Amino acid sequence: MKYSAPKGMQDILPPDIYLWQHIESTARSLFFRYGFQEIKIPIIESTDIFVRSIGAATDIVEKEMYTFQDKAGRSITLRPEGTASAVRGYVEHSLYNLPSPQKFFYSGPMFRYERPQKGRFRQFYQIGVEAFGVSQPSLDAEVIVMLKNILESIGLRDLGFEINSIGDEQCRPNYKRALVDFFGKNLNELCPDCRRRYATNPLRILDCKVEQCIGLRQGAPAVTDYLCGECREHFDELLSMLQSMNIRYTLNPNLVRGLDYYTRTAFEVTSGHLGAQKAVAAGGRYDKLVKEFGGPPTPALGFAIGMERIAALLKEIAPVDSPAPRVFIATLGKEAEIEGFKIAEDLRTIGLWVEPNYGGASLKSQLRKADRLGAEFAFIIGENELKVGKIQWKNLKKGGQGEVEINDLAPFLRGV
RNA sequence: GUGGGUGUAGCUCAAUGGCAGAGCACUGGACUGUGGCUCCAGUGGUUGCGGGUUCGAGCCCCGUCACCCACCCCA
Repeated sequence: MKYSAPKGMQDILPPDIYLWQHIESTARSLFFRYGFQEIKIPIIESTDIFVRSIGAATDIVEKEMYTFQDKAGRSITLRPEGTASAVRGYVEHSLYNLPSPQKFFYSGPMFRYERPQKGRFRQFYQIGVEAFGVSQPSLDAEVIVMLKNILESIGLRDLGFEINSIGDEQCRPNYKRALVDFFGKNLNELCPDCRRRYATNPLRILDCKVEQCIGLRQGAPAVTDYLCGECREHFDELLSMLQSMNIRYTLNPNLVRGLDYYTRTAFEVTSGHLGAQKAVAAGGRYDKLVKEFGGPPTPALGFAIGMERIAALLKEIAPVDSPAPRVFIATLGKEAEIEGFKIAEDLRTIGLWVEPNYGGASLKSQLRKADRLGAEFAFIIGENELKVGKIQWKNLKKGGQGEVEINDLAPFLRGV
């Protein structure tokens, strides 16, 4: 094989593409009801956009970005996520002058230079939402409920909703300090990765998978015990709203976010039916980011859904039907083929998928093809039919055959 | 970036170091202009690539590439 798609990138072909369309159209229909409007954002941005928002010390920025120079020497990066662009656009177009909240969604590919594995790709697709301008927990609750409804409408079940609050710039430093104090006592017993995390991002020690580290974090301080008054209140209100709406969730004090811009609410939806990459959607608040981009202080939050992972789950549980032609027109001879094309055009004007015969094949093989395509009807046109101005119809799904005037095909199809 | 696994027909997979095969799929026929079921036939391969060992390599060795899984990180 001479050519293949770049490492970690894949073609999405029929029939899988219908899973994707089902996911996206379901999400769109729910976005509409919740007032989330679509935006299109660039697939590349100035590298600085991502460094500033995601954080210079994160793995994404340090090791995983597709960064290059354009012809004018500017440093450009293929977006590794969507929030930075959305915030940049929000500020660039002064959308904070519009009534709050402003609620948006976008859909498209993201790029990270990682080693591929199950559920992880270098080009991966997300549907993301961002909501700006409301700090009240009711917005958090609405977004989380919408996410739940989207996933359930898509047809997914058995998902775990995990939620946490990671505080803000007031309280998180205190918590970090407490964590450093705690793990500092047993620093030598932590795994090498965690000793590194101890220095770079101590919160990450909390979701280490090494047995030894899991043991060592027994009794570690919980972030929720260190929340300042405002963060505490925000979190409590959110939880009680979720409870009153009967949303089942799990408090996970070890749920931390990798990106620097997150504040307060962090949430994640996971599935036990995927591999190690089990998060199907994740999000949280980022109340400081708009200001960071030069806008007025504007609270915001969002989430992103991982398309490949959702599609993988959906494929297991509920295969999505591929569309099939309503009619296959089998023809015998040149004259009939031309008549077949004319009939196909007529029926297409009333919105039907009609497949013609492209010449040559025996009737038998044409009917076999019609069957394989999943066509509901086969129309047969040969010399006899041309003579009398009728076609033979054959119902490939239910059986049965008959003839009908060529001029009456549209009413015929409407009647069955 | 680290570790492990796997590379043979479009797909799923066989083949003790000794003639590269099966099932499915595809095309055609049995059935002159009637799908599915059955039967028959046919198309399809530099065994990922490059070296080496050997009388002889799909198989053993070295290298390389790709894919898969996990770590890391993350949707």
